[in-house]
Amino acid sequence: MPRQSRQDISKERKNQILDAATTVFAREGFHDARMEDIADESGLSKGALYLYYKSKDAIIAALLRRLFALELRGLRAVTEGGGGATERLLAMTAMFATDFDRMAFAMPVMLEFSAVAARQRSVRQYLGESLEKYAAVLSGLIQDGVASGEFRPVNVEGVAMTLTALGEGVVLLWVMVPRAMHLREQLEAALRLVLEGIGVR
Amino acid sequence: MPRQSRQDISKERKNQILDAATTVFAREGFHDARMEDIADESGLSKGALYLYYKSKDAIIAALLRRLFALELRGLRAVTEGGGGATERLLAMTAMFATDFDRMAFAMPVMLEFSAVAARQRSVRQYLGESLEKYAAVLSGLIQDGVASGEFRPVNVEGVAMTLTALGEGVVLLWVMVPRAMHLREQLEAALRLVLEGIGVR
Amino acid sequence: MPRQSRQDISKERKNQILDAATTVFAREGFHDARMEDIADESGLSKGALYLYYKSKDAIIAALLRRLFALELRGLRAVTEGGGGATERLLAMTAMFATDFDRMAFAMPVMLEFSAVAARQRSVRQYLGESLEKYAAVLSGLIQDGVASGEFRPVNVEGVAMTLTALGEGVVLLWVMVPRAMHLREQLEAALRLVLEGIGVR
Amino acid sequence: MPRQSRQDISKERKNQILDAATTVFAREGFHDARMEDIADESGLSKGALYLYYKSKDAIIAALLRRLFALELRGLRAVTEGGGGATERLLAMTAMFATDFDRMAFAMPVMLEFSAVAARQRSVRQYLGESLEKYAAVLSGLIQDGVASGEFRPVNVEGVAMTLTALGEGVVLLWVMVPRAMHLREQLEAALRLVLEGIGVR
DNA sequence: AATGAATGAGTATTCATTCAT
DNA sequence: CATGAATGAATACTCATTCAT
Repeated sequence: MPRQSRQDISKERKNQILDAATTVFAREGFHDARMEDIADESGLSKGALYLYYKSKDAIIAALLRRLFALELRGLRAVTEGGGGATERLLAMTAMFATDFDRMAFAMPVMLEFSAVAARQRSVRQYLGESLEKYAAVLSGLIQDGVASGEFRPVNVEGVAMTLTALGEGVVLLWVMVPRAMHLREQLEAALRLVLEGIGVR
Repeated sequence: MPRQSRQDISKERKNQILDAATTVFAREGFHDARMEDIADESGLSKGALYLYYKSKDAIIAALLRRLFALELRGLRAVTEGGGGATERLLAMTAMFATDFDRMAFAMPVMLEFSAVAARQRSVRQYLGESLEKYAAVLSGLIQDGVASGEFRPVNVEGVAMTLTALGEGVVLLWVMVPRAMHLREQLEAALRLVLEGIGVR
Repeated sequence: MPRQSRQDISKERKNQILDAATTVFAREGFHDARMEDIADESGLSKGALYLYYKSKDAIIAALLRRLFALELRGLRAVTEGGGGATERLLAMTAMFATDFDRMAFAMPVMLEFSAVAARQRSVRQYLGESLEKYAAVLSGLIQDGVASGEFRPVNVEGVAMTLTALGEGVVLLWVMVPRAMHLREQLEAALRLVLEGIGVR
Repeated sequence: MPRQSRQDISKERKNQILDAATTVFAREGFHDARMEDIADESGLSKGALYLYYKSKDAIIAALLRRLFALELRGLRAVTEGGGGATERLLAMTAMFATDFDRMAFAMPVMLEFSAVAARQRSVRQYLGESLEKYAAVLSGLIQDGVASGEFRPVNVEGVAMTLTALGEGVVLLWVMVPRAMHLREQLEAALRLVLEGIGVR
């Protein structure tokens, strides 16, 4: 029976900390969250946090990476799936909706990262790249659709940007007006609207 | 020549303070901005801030109201303008783009409000209502288009929501990836895509 | 009809201020009372206070003098009254009780001066002298009583001190346990007890 | 040899803080004393104060309790002592004098509590109860004296109040006119005067 | 004389971080 | 590795005082 290596324990502790940090940050915001809150939530001691992360900022930075790395997985899986472009876009949207539903509790943290991004180049760059990866995946799918004759010969990059924006925007509305919005339905409706626009008549 | 009344001075000071606060909050974020920074930026003294606002939070609350009240003006003007629905949607988009271009420096503050909204009911409610007003204006325009036969008989509310999301999303992308985005062009392209989707063939 | 001289107005204003200060200090204490509170209570403006007193401390100092000067009047009147020593002591006690009853609202201020006296030589000296004046008046009366054979040949100074302490102590108890104490009755009872002790049998 | 338990350390720290607070409050008064002064005086850091007391007010409240709890010890011990009522009253007075001599440095703080009591019900209540306990002890002793025929059948409660007031008053005079007063002698002289008054002839 | 807007020194409190155990 | 007591830098806010009007 293999024991946990030092590495494994460290990794486990770090995840424990980031999980706790997500919960606390979502509730209190980056600043109002106290290291002690994170310690309590994680079941570790205040001192222990510093064994795994150099500072509060280091936790935030690590969380940024973990949070926005996760989301890409779904996209990648879909890209490699079969079916027509429309079908794959719909599947991607469904996955997107599922991911965000699961991550709903972390939305305040994601939005706070957006806010920080607006004033810190490094964070902005990181998030910008993340968005561009999304857009790139979408570009690929749309390009496929154009190539296969499913879609009209549109400005592929532009449409990809529009769809990316749409995704972000719908999520934002979902957070802001949760009662009036079904994330999945709204996302699919929005996508279909655009598909109508780019579809062959 | 009438001198400034007490009222006028108070109003002027409050605007002075909110202007300074916007600049400082955009640079430092709500928390890291110090009252002294706002005082310096406004040309007033620290104590004077408290003559006009009870606390830092009161400044933030006043800023919330001022920031999101401004944006509605453009929309209202357009609603009452003449022309077809498509034409008016395009005009509205142009105005939207102009407003945001002018308010570019305040974008970090607006995004921070979004982040706060995600964890504070009162702010969320306020922003949610603001978004719903946008959506309502859009609903009206789309309804007009459907009535006039310009658009197909679509789910008016749904399309309005989609357009609202699109606007928010494009702005978000614009902030995150400013180099790759021309706000005005991207907004118009996105709108046209949807118009294609709902247009009569 | 004689107009008020500049002097009179100034004196009137100063009394207005000290009256207001007494009320406010009694309610809030020297420190928590704000100059603005005193201004409001006096019906003057904040700036006006500074026309008549150089500072908050100057108001407190003036109040100290006015407050402890007042109390001596009664004593003096009695000293010069007729009757035996016992009779005059009883009369003095009655007057003392009347004075304090009238000044009840100012008791918190008087006690605060005692507290300040305990750590500030100048105030301590002032109050000490005030107490010694009381004691001196009492000494005179007791001496009279001894001379007239009303009292036994006691340590006049010591008895005067005891009576002074008794007065102060009864007032203190009266403030602390107002329900259980009738100032006048308690004072008289205490005095009679001592008179028993020093009286000729 | 058992080490200090967490409890012990906490208790020690709290005493450390109250000791320092007493010294600093006596010198500066409650308001002018800065938390930093107390920290310096206690040898702890400013932050440490807050580990043991929630606020400056909490320190003051704790000090109130400690200061006026201490005084009762002597009284209780005497009550249970043997001897006649006169003898025990004299012993009690001696102990009272000794206690106050030892606590001389804290007198300004005690007087400040009296001043606060005059305007704050909660403090007034606490001090009032403390005084009533003194008076109750005295009542017991006097009652004993009356029962044993040592004293005349006097108004026991009234005499107890008088003696309590006498104690308070003598202490007040002692603070105000320290040079002219020997606390112990003056207290004993005052007590003897009253004893003469209530004694059987 | 009078006003009250403006100033800015002063301080209680919080909390990220350290480190002795 | 782990703990949590201790530290002290940082800052919102108050209010006595000033002074232009």
